Amino acid sequence: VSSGPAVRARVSDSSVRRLSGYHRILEDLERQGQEVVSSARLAELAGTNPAQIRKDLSYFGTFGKRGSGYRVEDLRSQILAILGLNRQWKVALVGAGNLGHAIFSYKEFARYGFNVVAILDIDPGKIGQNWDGIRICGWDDCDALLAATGAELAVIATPAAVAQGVVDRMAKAGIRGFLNFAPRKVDVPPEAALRTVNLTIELESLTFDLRDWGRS
Amino acid sequence: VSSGPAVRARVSDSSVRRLSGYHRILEDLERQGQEVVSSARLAELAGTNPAQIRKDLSYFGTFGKRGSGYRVEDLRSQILAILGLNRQWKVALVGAGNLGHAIFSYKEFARYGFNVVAILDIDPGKIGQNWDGIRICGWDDCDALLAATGAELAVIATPAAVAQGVVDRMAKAGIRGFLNFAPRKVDVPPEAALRTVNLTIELESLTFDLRDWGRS
DNA sequence: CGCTGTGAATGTATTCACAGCG
DNA sequence: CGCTGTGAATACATTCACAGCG
Repeated sequence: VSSGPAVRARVSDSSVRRLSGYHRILEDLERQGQEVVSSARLAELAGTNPAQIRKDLSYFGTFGKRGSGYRVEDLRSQILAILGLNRQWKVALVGAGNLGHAIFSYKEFARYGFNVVAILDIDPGKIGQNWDGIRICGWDDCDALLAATGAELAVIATPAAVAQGVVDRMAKAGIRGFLNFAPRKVDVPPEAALRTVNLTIELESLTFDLRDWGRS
Repeated sequence: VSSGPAVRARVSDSSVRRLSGYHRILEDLERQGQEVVSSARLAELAGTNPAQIRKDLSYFGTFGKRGSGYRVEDLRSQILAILGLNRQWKVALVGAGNLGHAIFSYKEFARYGFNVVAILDIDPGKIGQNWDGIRICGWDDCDALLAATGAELAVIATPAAVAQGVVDRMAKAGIRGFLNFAPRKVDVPPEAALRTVNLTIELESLTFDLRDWGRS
């Protein structure tokens, strides 16, 4: 939004991730017809504390009314803009395996404005198939396909071994944001952004919590 | 391992998650025939700094030799034990949709000893199908199925709206660890562990980094 | 010597606590 | 009054820097 304050301070990554959670809760509240919400109530729903919420929001401006709280609809749309979700994003999906397919079909993505406009794979058995009318293209066509579709983000759902190569080529072709599912550290150029989802790390930190429970 | 020191100090979650990353790197090094590795080299591969590595390891014991470094094979197997991966884990998968299927087929999980022993869904069209010989059962059979298979962990790949109910019932049936993919906060009893993977949060924090880039 | 292991120092994130506005 | 917004205080994580062992 043009009216948003958009302060340019250093904001922690965890803050931003929490904002995303607040947004979802505000959607629920809006659906339930709630008009205002306090930081206390929001904190309860988000599983955090009120100060955390107010601090997170304060990095971006001032959204509440003292004495009453936040207008649900306003706050939600402000957060939407802060997160850069008040527009559509064109996404290229690399890797048309099971994981790629699950991501492609994930309804939540489309709901937040992420549109898969290109699918790439190296498997000749996959190339030429299409998913919901989007043709799976070979890796050779990468640059042309990105240019033609105007993809801005890429989801990497390839084997770990090839992830870095994929990112390098796509970054060179102008992709600015990468969501990497390959369980391997990858580097991106400084002008690009990267998030990694490592599913094995999640399971392994879970078993850490449970290891050697001889007691009840 | 029985010789492991297994110190009982408060260890940060990020430390544990990094350990999981070190483990993967050590596997690679072992495969390449490397016998020893220094914290400096490991840091380089992991994208962190040597002190971080030494500190992370120091929470669990002392694994290196001053002057030379760490024996790759030893360190790897020690970390394996620390993470609780030196045994098999029986996993129940709830939700046989696209995401559930992708998780089920994810080779990395099996490689680390996570075995899906039960699959549950509520869709009558899914119930009775089988994946790799594992029959998809209805939610009504939940308790019996968990008891019969001895599942210890659960992967929640259901819609957000039902996630809490699923977790409640499964926790009551004795599941101690949950990996939740539903984009909703869920609570687990104090004796159970929980990790959440929220795919939309990842994409949304990515677009945050890229929002309003008018400059080049 | 070289590299680990670790207390001490620094840097970040979270929480407190209260001034101030509606 | 009630609840936000925020500087100050606390808690936590990372990095430094060096003593000490192989």
